Formats: sequence, C-alpha cells, structure tokens
Amino acid sequence: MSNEEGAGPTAPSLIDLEQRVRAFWKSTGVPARSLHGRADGPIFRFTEGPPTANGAPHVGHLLARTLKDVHLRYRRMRGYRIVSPMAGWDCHGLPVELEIEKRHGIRSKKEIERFGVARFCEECRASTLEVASVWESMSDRMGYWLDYAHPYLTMSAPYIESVWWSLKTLFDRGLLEKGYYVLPYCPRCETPLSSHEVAQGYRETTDPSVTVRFRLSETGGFPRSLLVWTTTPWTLPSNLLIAARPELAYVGVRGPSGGEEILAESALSRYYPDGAEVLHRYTGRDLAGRTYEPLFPFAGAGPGRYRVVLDEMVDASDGTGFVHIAPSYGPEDQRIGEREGVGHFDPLDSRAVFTEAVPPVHGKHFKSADPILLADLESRGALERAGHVKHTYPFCWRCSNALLYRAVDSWFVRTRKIADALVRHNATVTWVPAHLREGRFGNFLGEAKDWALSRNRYWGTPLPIWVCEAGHPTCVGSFAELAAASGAALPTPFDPHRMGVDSISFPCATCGALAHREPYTIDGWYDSGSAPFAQYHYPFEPGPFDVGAPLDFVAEGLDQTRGWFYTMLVIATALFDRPAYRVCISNGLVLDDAGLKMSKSKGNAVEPIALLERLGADATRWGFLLLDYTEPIRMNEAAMLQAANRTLSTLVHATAFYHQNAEADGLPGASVEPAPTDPLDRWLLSRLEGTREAVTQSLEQYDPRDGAIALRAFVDDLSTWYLRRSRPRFWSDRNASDRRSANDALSYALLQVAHLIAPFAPFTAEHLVQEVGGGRYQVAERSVHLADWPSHPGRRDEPLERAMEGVRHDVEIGRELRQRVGVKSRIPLERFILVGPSAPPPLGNEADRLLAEELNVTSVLRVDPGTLHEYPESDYERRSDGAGQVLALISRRPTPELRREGRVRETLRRLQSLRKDASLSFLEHVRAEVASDGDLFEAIQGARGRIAEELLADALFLSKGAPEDPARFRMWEIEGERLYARLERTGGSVPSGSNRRPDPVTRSEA
RNA sequence: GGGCCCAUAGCUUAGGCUGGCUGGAGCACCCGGCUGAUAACCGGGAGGUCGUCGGUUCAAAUCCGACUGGGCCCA
Repeated sequence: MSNEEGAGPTAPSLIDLEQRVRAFWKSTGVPARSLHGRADGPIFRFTEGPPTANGAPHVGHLLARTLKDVHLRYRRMRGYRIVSPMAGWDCHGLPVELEIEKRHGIRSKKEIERFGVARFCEECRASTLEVASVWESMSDRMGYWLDYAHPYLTMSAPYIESVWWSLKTLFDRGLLEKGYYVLPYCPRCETPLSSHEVAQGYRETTDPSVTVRFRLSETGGFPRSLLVWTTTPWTLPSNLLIAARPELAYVGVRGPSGGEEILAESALSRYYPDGAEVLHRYTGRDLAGRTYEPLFPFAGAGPGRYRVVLDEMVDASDGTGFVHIAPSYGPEDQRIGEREGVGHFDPLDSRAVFTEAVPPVHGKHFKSADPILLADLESRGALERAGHVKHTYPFCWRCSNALLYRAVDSWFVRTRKIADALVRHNATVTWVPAHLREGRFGNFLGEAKDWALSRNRYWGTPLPIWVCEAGHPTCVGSFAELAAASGAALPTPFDPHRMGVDSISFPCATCGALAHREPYTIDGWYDSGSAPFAQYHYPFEPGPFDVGAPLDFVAEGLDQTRGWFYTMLVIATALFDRPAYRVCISNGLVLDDAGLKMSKSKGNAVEPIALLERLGADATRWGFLLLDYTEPIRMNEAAMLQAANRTLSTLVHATAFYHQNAEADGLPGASVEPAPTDPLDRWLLSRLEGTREAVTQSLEQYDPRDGAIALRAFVDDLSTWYLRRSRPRFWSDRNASDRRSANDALSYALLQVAHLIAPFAPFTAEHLVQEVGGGRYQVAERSVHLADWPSHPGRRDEPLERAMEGVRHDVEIGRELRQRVGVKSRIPLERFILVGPSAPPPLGNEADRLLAEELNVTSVLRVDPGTLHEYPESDYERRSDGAGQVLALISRRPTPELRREGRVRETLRRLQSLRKDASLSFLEHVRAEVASDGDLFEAIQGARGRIAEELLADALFLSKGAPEDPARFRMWEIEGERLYARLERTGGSVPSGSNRRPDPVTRSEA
C-alpha cells in the first residue's frame, strides 16, 4: 500500500503494511545489507538445515523457520556477524530418484540401467531445484532472510569433494569399513537403508501370525515337537537354528495328534486355554543341543545346523519361548548364526524375489510366498495355528514398500567406536527442550548402531573407495588424489557423480592389481550432516572461521533428532572430536486444529504460503511464537489472528494515533531517552525498561515465547492505560510542555518497542519505525533491521509501577461501586473515598487525579477508618473486603449540577458519534444544529461554548423543542428527553472522504 | 514390550522446580459501561472433581507411586 489519495483507513491493516514494507525492503536492499550482520562483529555460527530439494515446504517448516529467523535477527541486532546465512539444498538421494522414476514410468533398477545412468542422473540434477522457488517464495513471504542467491548444494563438485575429504579422514581412522550385516532393506529401491531412515517409516500393518512345529530328531519313535511362533513365514526355508532361553521353564504337553509339544510354561495358557496334560518339564538348558528336522530341505546340511541353541534375547512374552533363527534375515539371527558358525541361506534376489533355490516359491516376492509356504506346511501337519496380527512394521520412508531385514554387503561408519565421544559431546549441548539431551536423543546415542552408509543407488555422492581384485581398498580424499591415482588429468569441468567416476580404475598401490570403484553412493543424510564444513568447500578453501568449531545455534523439527541433528553430531565427532552445535532447538509437530497429524491424504494439511496469505506473515509468526513450540502444536488460525490483532494491530494503531496528534503539528519524536517528570510518562518508560529486560533475557535463553508475552503485556498497558489516560494530553490545544512530554514518552516507547519486537514481527516493526521516525520508507539506513538492539538500561522505577498497579486496582473497585449505584460513568459523581493509607509516594496527588478522571468523580478522598460515620450509607455505597473491612465508598447520587454536567457529556458524546459516522477527521470543522427541550436544553445552553469548541463547530445553532424538519436530524433520547442534531462540514477543512490520517507529505496545509 | 513428553473452565493456557491465603488470564457467552488510534477497551456474571486412584504432609494443581487417555520415538 502506498500513500496515494483516497483509499484506506486511518491505519493500514497488517497485510497492507506487510506489502508496503516488503516493497520498501526490495527497493532499498535492506535484506541483503542485513543478512550477514555486522562485518566486524563477533561470529555467530549457524547452518541452515538443507531441505530436500524436490520436496515442498509444509507448515512445520514455517514454524522452524520462524524460530530460526527470530534468533538470527536478534543476533544481528546484537552486532554479530552471521556465519553463515547461506541457504542450502539437499540434492541427492532416493526422493529425487523416485521423482524421475515416476516421470518415466521406471519401476526397477534394471530399467534405470537401460534408461542410462548418466541420463538418469542428469534428469535428477535438473529436477532438484524445481521447487526451490516455492521455498524462496515462502521465505520471502514470511520474512525469513537467507542468502538464496548463493546457496550451498550437496550435489556441487566442491561440496562432494569436501564430503570425500571427510570420508577419507574417517577411513584413515578406521571409522569407515566394509561389512556383511543384516540391515533394513528396501526391495523396490534395491538398497539397504540406515536406522534413521527406517525410523521415518514405521506404520501399522497386518501380518501373518503363525505357530509351526519343528519335530525333534532322535525321539525314539515318540513324536516330539518344538512350537515356534513367527510373523515372517517366508523366512522359514532359511531357518538354521532354534533359540531357547537358558533358565526359562518349558513344558512338554500332549498335543492334538498325541505327540508331545514343547513350549514355554508361561505360554501354555495361550495355547491350551482349557489346560493340557503335562508330560515333561524342561529348562532351556535341558533342550540345548537337541537337533530337529528342518521344515524345508532347501538350505541343506551344514555344520551345526538345525540345533537348539541358548540365548538370553529369547523372550516368551508373545511367542512360545522358542525363536526361529534365519541368520540372513534378522540382526539377532545374524549374531547367533555367526556365534554358532552355521553360515547363511539367502534365497532372495536383489528385489527380494525367491530364486530357484526354493522351488515351491520360485519367482515369488517374499511377502507373497507366505501363503504358499503355509499351505505346504499345513498339508504336512507342521502348522500348529495360523492367524494375523496387527503391529507396527517398517516401510520405506520414500516409496512406502514394506522393508525386510537381510544381510548385505555394505560400508559402515563405525559409530560404535566413537559412542563415548558422542555421549560426551552431547552433554555439552543446550537442548531446547532440555529433556531431549538425556531423553530421546540421549537414549538414541546410548544404543547407537554402526551407520550403514552405502546405498546401491545412482543419484548420490559416490563412495570414493576403489577396491582391487585382491580386496585392497583405497579411499580417495580429493579430486587431485583421484587424478594422481589414475595417472590422468580429470576432465574439466569434472562431475564427481557416478557417470564421472564409475569408469575410472587404477592399479592398486599395495599390489598393483586393477582397482575399481565400489559401486555405491552414500546415504544422503551424510551429505547434509556435512553441511557445517562442506558448504565452505573445507578444507580445500579456507573457511570464514575455525570451521570445526561447534555451531552456535541450529533449529529444526523434532524429527531431526534422528536425522540431521544426529548425523551432524556423528560427523563432527568423527572429524573434529568436537560437538556439532552449542544450542539445538527442536520444535514439535504441527497438528491440525483437532490435534491430528496433518497429511496430504487426509486433506487436513495447511499449505504454508496460503496460510501466510490468509493471516499475513507477522500474524503467522506471532501466533506461532506465542505457543509452546516444544510440544505438539495445534493450528488455530482464528486464535493466531486474534493474537496478532491484540498486539501488532494495536501497535500500528497507536502509532497512527501518535502521528495524527503529535507529529501532525511538527513535533519531532524523541531521539534519545526522555527524562519526563510526569508520572504517567515515567511509568510508561519504566514499564518499557522492564519489557526490554524481559525480552532480552528470553532471547538470550532461546525462549522467545516469554519475550512475546512480555511484549503483549506492555502493549496492553500502553494502549489500555497509558493512552487511555493520556489521550487529551496529545491534543494541540493543551499545555505545550505537557504535550511535549507525552509526545516524547510515546514516540520513544513506540520506537523502542519496535526494536524489541523486530525479531518477532519484522514487518510490523519496520512499519512502526518508519512511521515514528523521519525519512519514512525512504532510506535503508533507517530500517529497524539494520539497527542495534536496545541494550542501554532505561529508567526502571518499580515503586512507581507498584503504585500504578494500586491505582488500577482502585479503579476496578470504583467501577464496581459505580455499577452498583447504577450511575453510568458519563455522569459525574461527587466523591470516591478510599479508606486507609494515603496515596503511595511515587504517585502522590497524581494517583487521585488519575482516579478522579477515570471514574469521573469531582474529588477523591482518602480517609481514616475512624471517620466512616461521616459518610452515611444513605448517601454512599460501600465496598468491603472479605473480612468486612470497608475499603472504599462512592456517592450514590449526582448533585443537580453534576446531573446537568452529565447531560452535557451525553450530548457531546452523541455529537462526536455523528462526526465519527460522517468519517470526519479530527481536524475538520463543522456547523451544527441542535434542538432539544426541558432540562436537556438548559444544560446544553449553559455549556454551549464548550460544546462548540470540543466539536470543532464554527457555528452551533441551538433551538428549543423539536426541529421543523426532524427527518434531516438524528434523534436520541437522554433521560426521557429528546435530542436532535445534525452536522455539516464547513470550509477550510481537508478534502472530503478523509477519515484517514492525511498524508504526511501534504501535512503542512492542515 | 521399552523410552521421552503431555493432561488445569467449551477453546487456548499461567501457576508446578522452591507445597500455604478465595487456582489466575485471554477467546467465546450473558448483563452493564466507555469510546475524537484500535477488527478495541472497562466493570460484573456464569463456567474448574486442576485426568483417575492412592501415598507423603498440619496443608497437594504443585512432591511421590500406580493407573487412564493422548502425542512422539524405539523394539
């Protein structure tokens, strides 16, 4: 909104001023000048968590970014240099690949190979930044200032080179090794995943729940079976062992076919609810070493196979006390299988389809093999029971297919080797909320598993490890090393993605045999976890500071505890043996207004840009900042809007009021802290100082909510007490020095509060500063976002604040009394009497003056309880405390003179409302016609001059009785008598239709 | 099955660590008032088993335990 003539209310709406401020920022280049903070200031280390470059932002991002922006703005105002406000994009990984697969109808890796890896990667690269504009647009709308012109990209060659450097460093320290381990594996993506990826995808699902019989060998003709429970029948052909718990009690009971069935005693009631004949009792130890007949012949014989072994991990709570062990398909299975030396039997191909190694289900996907295998078992009497169970099971976080656990070759970051350091470094981090440190995040560190780093995929940072035929690995830590090793210069420009490096091979430095690159890419979470150094191409280029030092501040959603917060900590610990960050803020999930998780499928997701458009940026930010972001947040747009109106809108309107009255006549605002003598002004500045302290402390402690609440309270006080009681002091016909004092106090307070609220509501704050100061909306230098934080202590006067509290409390009592005597406030009463101590010294007589004005009484008395008899109940209404002690009294009835004065004020109020209805500004003069009768006429006639003056009436025509043409008049009834009135604008006024503040530029004529 | 967090009026919540006077606010609702910045404001009213049960204590929303419900995470 600009200041062209005609449209607009007195003060702009939050949304209008937001656009005006945005235009100001654009034209003056404020964000670019502010972004990095003070070039010579102390360094404040920050890294933007890179969003996935092909995913759209959601409201949770809006919240996280609001928090980040508040603290960054505060630090800039504190004079810090922000290193770095660079935006960043997480470009690699499955999400991007999936997008391209969808686009081309590709459904498997084989099809990607046919499509061409180079072409595939090119398309991935091209698609990564397609949604960047949406993110930029959101940031622009919400006022989150980042350097979008120079973002870091995890797919850029320098970034990848830094990642390679870090991997080489880990490799040299023995923290990067190859292994064959059971990992979560996505059959569609044909790659293993890491535990933090799996953590993103648990869902409720239904699986088979079956119990099968394993017949023991050497039973001397009497059939004896172990009952074993599983939810993964497809793993039964790979069964090699059965585990029992050493000290657990087992029973052998007579089964339905007469033979003995063995299970944990604690499971008996579940399997035989009507009881069973117990034939034998065993402990797990008794059963150890017994052999059994495999259910399927396909795994074949091998040393130590098909035995009962002991393990403490066995638990009978929801099984039979026996656990079937398929070493290829479970982490515990693998551990026990290796301990017993029974090898593996893995009949699934890379897509988790059965090979010809298991003929009955050859060609079947692992899940669809379940019913076939079960039918087979049933026909052979090996199926004890079959049902279904609902439980949570991991699915691929990107493609939603069911995962399985299986043993695969993979490269690992040996997180467990540095577990102690992780815990030690985490202990130095200030977590918000604090419980995360020892709680969720701490627990996660405590059970840290080695990090499966390699992915059998295409679009990612290639694992820079070459292995020769003899198995000697070479890890390459830079492009120069690669060139040196291969004995040839790399092409320029060099693309370090798979198409650029797959074909490079070189002789092994150890044995001379030819080494080929391991055909893996790495987990994209390693890329983003490297951002604090890789964004600077460290160590190949000098960073802007000690790059390995912890960041001062990071903030993201709670989901990043397992994600980015974790990988940053692991990488910083492995590389620099330092914590990754000092302060880590984590916000809760944003839920819909019914407290449900938002999801696109449910249709309850709030689109962030649409939200910003509906509410405006500052209302959205302010609404979020007033909530406890450490808990899950229920979105309530109405409440957010209301909160913004209460505080932000009120500030805007207070500023407009200031403008109209004070600056209109050329009174400049205070540029330094004023030192008023007026108690109200002193009170306002004291409250301001208390607010400054509270807001500063809240931001120092990364708890902006307390600051927002303090600001809200201050704005309430400023609007509903200071201005309410000071309003006439701003009028041009009042005492000049008093007016000057009020003008100074108000302008200073508005300017200061604009600074204090700038991190929270940057648009509104900018508007306030531009409106209160000179050179409005003209020069960047005046921007509040280039200003210093108010750090100079102001004048705090706590006794004065307490005294004012007391006055406001006395006002409440007075109003209650007035209500009881039934005389409305517009009619003056003679006396308000307070019983007890005299007025508190910081206010003195001023207290009584405030009370008299606010309560509309002619005098305020403070009397001793002993003199109460002088004020009889017939004339005075009393208010007592709980103990019956009289606290205050008020006159019951107005005197005749006061009643007359009341009539005058009733009339004035009606006439003023006519002005307002006609949208007249406070500068426009009128001529008025008034008609009435009786006492009302007498009262008006007696105060005719005053009425004309207050009404800005050049002429006031008063007639007795009803007018001749009453239709042209407004009519009211006041205490049974009629008042007729009409107004007309007279010459010399500002242009018509202007109920708004006249434009500042044309002000002089007013 | 394990871990972390939460539960106060119809809604949003303060207070809880350091137990103590009738548990505060805001929105919405009803009655009344005020209004030359405000989609405001002021007074009064109605609305609370402070999730449930038990314990500690002279005294519990507050401390302890169990349970119920909800959220997130892990197995």
